[in-house]
Amino acid sequence: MKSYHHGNLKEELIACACRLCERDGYTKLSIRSLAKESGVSQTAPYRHFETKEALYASVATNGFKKLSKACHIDTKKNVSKKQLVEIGCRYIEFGLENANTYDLMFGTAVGNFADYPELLEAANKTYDNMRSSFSKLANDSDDIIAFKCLTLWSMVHGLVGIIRKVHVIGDDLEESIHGPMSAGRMVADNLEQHLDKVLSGLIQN
Amino acid sequence: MKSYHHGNLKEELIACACRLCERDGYTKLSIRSLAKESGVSQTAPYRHFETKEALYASVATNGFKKLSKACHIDTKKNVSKKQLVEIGCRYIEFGLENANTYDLMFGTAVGNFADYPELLEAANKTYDNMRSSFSKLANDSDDIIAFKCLTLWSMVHGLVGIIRKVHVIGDDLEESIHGPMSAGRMVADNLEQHLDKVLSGLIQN
DNA sequence: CGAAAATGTTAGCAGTGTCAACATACAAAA
DNA sequence: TTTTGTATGTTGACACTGCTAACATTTTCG
Repeated sequence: MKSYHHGNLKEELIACACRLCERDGYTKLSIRSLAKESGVSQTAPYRHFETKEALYASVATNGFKKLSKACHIDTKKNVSKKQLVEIGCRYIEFGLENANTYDLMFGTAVGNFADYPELLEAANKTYDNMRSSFSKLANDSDDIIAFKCLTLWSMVHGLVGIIRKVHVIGDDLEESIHGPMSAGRMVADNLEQHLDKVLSGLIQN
Repeated sequence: MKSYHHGNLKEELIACACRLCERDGYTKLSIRSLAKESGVSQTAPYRHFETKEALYASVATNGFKKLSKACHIDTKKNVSKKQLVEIGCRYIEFGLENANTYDLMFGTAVGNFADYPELLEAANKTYDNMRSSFSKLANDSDDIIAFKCLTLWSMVHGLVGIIRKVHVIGDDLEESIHGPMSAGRMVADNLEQHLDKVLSGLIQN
């Protein structure tokens, strides 16, 4: 005897959506299939999400929280270059291991973060965390900190995109030793060393 | 008296698709609306594109050709750091000015480039061009060239993504001086200077 | 208790990608 | 030139989608 009211539908829908988005990519997700998966009528999700974009926003919010956690380092007072590199590595690993969710977080599926306060907060917190780590690296001005932070973020964000694409572009170019693929593999196979090399110009100590 | 056969449908569809994709984003594009726009029946496009993905691939191919052209520098024998920075700037400008097409080129809408030989070729040529420029910068080994090339590409690719996102995330945070937005603006407003600063560690001369 | 709000259901609209079956035009072989 | 195959375009249909309106049930609370 199942009750008319589900009782916990919203959270179940989000959890389910996160799972399906990551498994099949967010384009494959439909509200109807989601409803069926949760054993509820087709339009029940609309009581909890005004639009599909709002559902996407919840999945993205979840992603940013996970990313924040993955990139958080236990910081006493000082932060070393090595720790910054570590943050970058964790970021990239998250991007590669949660590729489909990552697309949702940084793609255009969710148009304006300001429409979803929780998402906005989660996204900004991710940035603030990184910024906070940089502020403990050296006695830099705010501008310098912002510059370094944005540079690291761009670098790791770019690497996630390129490494993924390089495999898509180059999967049949195994024999071409110096094509984009080998370069992408070079990076992916030794993230830490690569990032250290790249960031050496940016970070001193 | 219009003839039964269109005569030039495929090219018109591609041109139309490129326009609409860039204007509204590729998610808004439908084969049916495209057909209507070209004054042809709903399923006529299927005589020229097996699937919607194949149509996307054509648009993306077009994008890579444009990107290649935008990033091409007239190269005698030597290439200076300044020219590499210029390439980076042109890349970023392309990414920002053709944002929707850029999504198609680097997103997941086209699954496997190997399924679309023209796309594969256009994408690889973009990389090869950049690589060729780097090979004329210094007397580096192939590995070093690949490293530098991938690093630049990742950097500019990352900047495109972050600059775009930063506006989406931060549009209502004008007053918060040191949030991600101001950093993004800093970069966008002076691309060349920023890139020069970032690449100084990577490139000497 | 009773009203109001929250939550769930059913029916339906307009739009989508894709396919099968058919129609027409063109190009090469007879 | 006629025939015949192939390329191209059309019609109709299926299953699916996001979303809305109207209605049903349950919970909350004055």
